[in-house]
Amino acid sequence: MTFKELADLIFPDARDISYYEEKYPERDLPEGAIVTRFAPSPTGSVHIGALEQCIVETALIKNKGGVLMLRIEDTDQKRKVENGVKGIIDSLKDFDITFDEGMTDEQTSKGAYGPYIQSQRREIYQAFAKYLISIERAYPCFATPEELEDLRKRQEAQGLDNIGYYGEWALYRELAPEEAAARIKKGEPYVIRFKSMGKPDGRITCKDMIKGQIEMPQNMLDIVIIKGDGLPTYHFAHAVDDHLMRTTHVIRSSEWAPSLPLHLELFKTLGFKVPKYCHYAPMLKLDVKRTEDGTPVLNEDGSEATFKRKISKRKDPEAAVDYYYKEGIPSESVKEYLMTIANSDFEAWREQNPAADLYDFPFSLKKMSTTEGALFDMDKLMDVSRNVISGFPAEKLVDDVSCWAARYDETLAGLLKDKSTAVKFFGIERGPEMKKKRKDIGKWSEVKDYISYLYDELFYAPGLSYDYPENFEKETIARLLPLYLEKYYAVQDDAGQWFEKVKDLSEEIGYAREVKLWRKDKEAWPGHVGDVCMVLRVALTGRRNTPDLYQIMQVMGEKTVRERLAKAAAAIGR
RNA sequence: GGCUCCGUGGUCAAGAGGUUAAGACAUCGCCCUUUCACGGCGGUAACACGGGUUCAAUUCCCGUCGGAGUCACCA
Repeated sequence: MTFKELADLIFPDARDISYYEEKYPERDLPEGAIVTRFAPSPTGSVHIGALEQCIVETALIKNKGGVLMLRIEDTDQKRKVENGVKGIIDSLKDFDITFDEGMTDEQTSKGAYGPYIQSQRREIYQAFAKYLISIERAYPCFATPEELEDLRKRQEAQGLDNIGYYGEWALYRELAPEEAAARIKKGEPYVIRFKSMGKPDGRITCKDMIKGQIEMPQNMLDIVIIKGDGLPTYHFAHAVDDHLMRTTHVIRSSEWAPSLPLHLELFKTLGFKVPKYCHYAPMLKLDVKRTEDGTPVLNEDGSEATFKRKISKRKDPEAAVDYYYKEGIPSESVKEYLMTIANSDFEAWREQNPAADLYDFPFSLKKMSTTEGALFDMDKLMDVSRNVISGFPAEKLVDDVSCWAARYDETLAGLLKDKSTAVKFFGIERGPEMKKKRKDIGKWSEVKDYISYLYDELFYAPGLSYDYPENFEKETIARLLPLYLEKYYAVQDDAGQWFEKVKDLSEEIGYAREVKLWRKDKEAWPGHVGDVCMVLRVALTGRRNTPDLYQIMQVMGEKTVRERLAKAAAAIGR
């Protein structure tokens, strides 16, 4: 029996590979165009590192032209999640990531190089597996999990460096076709393994677009290419899909770098042209070292010992991009932060081009970091976000917050229904035209606390207390507040008039009308106009820190101002 | 343990055989200011260690140490 016949027995219905070569021809694209893909498992959520990859890919496509595909890698049925594809598409849409080709929903897709979901490409993989068997570069393997386990133990006992299924250890590598056929006919379960021709001392080299020249040992392992369920493993699917989809750039996390020798051998023996590989560093997170029972390990100085590790969706909520959405961190902020991680000169560019589209930035793979990976830095993200938000027109800010609040904060959503008040309030020292912008909001979940005092229902909450400055007697405040209302307060005043009147008030109650005057002779007055402002601020807002008081009073309106000052005055007596 | 990659302030990072070793975040101080925020000015803080090569090394080479990734019918 020949291997060709064995191949026919295993995959009787598989087509000749030439069929697929013709069906998926080279793409007719301009020189230098990039064809790349995002290829997640349908788990429903997107990892922050994967988002970074999508941003990098989008930047590349926008810069150089080309195609970005969404391919779903669902060969592991255990990973599958209900509506997982849709979840991924929707998550990415929040960040304005869209695809030229690939899946558009659970079952639908667009593009001429599909199917774009691996479970529907079964016959394609089988055709190429059949081809490999027929040329004696793949074979059925009947090893049981126990046999494999036993194999590994024996290798470990011998102290071997190379553990795995290869060479002499590959139990079924040299099995005669007749024997294999007989076992298959008996119904024995099996997988298809690749027959590697790698040499123990052989080396491979490859140019990575990010890491540069890489040299590694050749692959020796006879890895599984078709699993017991008939679906391919990642490695085989990667070779077949990226060839047939005519991918030019494989952009992936550097956790894949170790399997590069395998992939190169696969491409070579299948006669495929090797794509350009781009391995980027994964995002890391600082974790606390723990002993086996979970207690933190301490350093000599008593602080907790830490270590870096890959940020993981299972352990870290911030690993999934939905987290940022829920926290109310604008997608613009996240994108800017990730772009900064990807190309560190992005920040400088952004300073020069504050209004430009993110993808106008001259992104380059070569500028990506080759180090072990960046620690995720929430402080930095918040700084980026405050900058981004400070440039939002008040109208957009209110719209975005409202949209977020509708889902995550009912109270806040209710407050913002009065849109004109909110727009006026957020317009204070903010907006694209302002030179010096307020940078005090980093995420929408901070907003309620930020604006709560504007609204009576939150302002007059139990526990409201007035924390007046220390250099005022109770009696002075009790006199000041009504005096201001009766003699000085007038809604129609402009900012200048308003402040002059507060100065007059200060003088009348015996405080310095200018801070500078007071500084020159601190004994002459108990305080100054700034302190008087503070009394008004506390009486009106219940807090010591707010944006410009005059403008806040304008937003509140006369009725509220009078009511609050009167109530504050009344509260003093008690 | 094998293999691969990587070690520049607390974090992210530029950088080049000769530099006062950028910048951003964080942190501290001062100024501006009715508070906060913004803005301005300034401070603390780094080339892991040991050998080479060289007139000169943080930069090139080797070693040590440290970190990360990976070694599945998961991707």
